[in-house]
Amino acid sequence: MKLEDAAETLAQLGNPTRLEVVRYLVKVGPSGVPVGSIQKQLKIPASTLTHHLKHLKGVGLLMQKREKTLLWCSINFDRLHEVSDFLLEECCSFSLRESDNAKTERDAA
Amino acid sequence: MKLEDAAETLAQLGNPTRLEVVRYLVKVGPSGVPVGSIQKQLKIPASTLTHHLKHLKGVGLLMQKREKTLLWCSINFDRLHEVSDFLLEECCSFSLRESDNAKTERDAA
DNA sequence: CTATTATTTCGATTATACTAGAAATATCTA
DNA sequence: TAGATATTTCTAGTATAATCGAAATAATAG
Repeated sequence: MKLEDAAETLAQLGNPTRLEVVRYLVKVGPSGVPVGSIQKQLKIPASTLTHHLKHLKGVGLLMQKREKTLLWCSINFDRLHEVSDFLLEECCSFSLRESDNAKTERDAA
Repeated sequence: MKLEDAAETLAQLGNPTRLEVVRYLVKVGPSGVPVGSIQKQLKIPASTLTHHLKHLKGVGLLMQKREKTLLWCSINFDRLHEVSDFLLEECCSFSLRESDNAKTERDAA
């Protein structure tokens, strides 16, 4: 994952309203929920919600499919993993080996 | 970790310049580097860098300690884990079963 | 004290994001 | 066609963030 993409994705996750939506979608699971359910459940005005869903979709965190009048939304777990992996990319090796020990004798390329 | 805090932290990580700094600090490891080294290495104007470091410190991602004229910066790995954990909080159980994504992730041993 | 290096504050510019009501559109049912 | 429900577009007010040069401060060495 490129740094620019990771930053953009993290930025989208960095809005409280959107993060709440993401958390809800994660909780709901792969089957997803219609837009209106999110709206009622989290009490977000419809136009505001649409706005945020567009953002989430834009960075690939949200998947949508129409079924009659309902637009079903579900989280893209792969994408979520990608971004969290980016954060931990090289840090685990450090945090797992007791920190504060002198040097950086390692370079990952 | 509270949602509000997670969102704020993610928002700070969501800026390309700051994410670059974070990635650099992760690479450098627990011993850290002085502000000036980050500045030269990543070619970020001093005042811009100070601005961003303040943000990172504000959400607890950055630790600093003075030593003579140098201000050493290091990443707070725990904090980084917290936020990535927040993202994956409940999603792993889903992504590992029902959805057709998700390869089994490797473990850092 | 003076010079040197390191970092921060100030100030100004510029750009972008959040929010949500009202109106419009879309999709179905009877 | 009319009527109900679902979602989006339009619009606009408000707020916050990114950037960086120049000047200011801090810490030290000579």
